Amino acid sequence: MNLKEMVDRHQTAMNSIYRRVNIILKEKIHSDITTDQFSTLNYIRKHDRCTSSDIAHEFGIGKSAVTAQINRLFDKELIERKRDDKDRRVVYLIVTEKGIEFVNFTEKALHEELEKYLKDFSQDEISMFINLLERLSNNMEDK
Amino acid sequence: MNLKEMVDRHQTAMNSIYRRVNIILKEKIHSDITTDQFSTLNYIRKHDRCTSSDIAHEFGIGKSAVTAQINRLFDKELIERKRDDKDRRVVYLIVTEKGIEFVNFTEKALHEELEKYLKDFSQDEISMFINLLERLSNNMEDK
DNA sequence: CATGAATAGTTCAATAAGTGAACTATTATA
DNA sequence: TATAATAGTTCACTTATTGAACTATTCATG
Repeated sequence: MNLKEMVDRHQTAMNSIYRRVNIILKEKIHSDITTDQFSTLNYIRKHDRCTSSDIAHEFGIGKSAVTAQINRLFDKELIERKRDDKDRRVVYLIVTEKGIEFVNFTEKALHEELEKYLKDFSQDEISMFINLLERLSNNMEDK
Repeated sequence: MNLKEMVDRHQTAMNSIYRRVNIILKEKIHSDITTDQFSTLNYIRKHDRCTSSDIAHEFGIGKSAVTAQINRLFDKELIERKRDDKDRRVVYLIVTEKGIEFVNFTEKALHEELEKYLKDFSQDEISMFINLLERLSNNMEDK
């Protein structure tokens, strides 16, 4: 198996899995929130008091795109904005109570769904798989 | 490592890799085409004379979304439409000469780019990785 | 074999997500 | 203190998607 073929198969499988997870979130967990919004919300929960710029950098998108997303999450009352008292330019993002409940519920539902597809993998295979995924992810990280 | 954590780490790494490939396609290979359009074009090349419905099913999106994509690829002269002579409802999609050249160029550039990130993986690890990816992808396939 | 159902694809209006340039407000620097 | 840089927003535009309504064609059965 040459590299060309490997990259190709990698891309096909990757795309397929990515799309399928989106579909699960949409259809199985009809959650009034998009996958992108969920990713952003989840990131904020894990990095409480982060800023728009952090998100823009993490996701490799422009700050104006983040503003739009933040607005959508704000309108749904899932996050709050809080200006820094010292540096008044900075706006910290904080997940609300409602937001935390929402993430927990959605994550649980997603786990239960994905669990099904992992049934025939051994513990070792899963560990290996995640290890490889994370190594690739780190290699691709922005410097 | 429990399942919750594994799924979580899997999702984070997966999202990150997916976004990073998009960025590579956009920045390194400034290719006048989006990642989505490239995926569709590539699918048509691999399944010559496929239909809009095939694509809609493969990518899990509605037919009207496919029409819009097909129009964009058509406007760029990368594909052609050909009605079936027997069943006049069906429209076959065919990649043009220009489209084939375009895919070959872009794929080569993408391979060269991704190759960098795979340097420290052994042949065995890559095989294992792709194998696991494809198994997961198959498990998630629509029945 | 005629008509009603199914199928393939398109159009349309709406929403989400992104870009990049221009802007506001604030802080850092020299 | 004037000028740079930084953080975030707004705006106009493009892409991708949805779902309903539509056209055209083929299938199916009564």
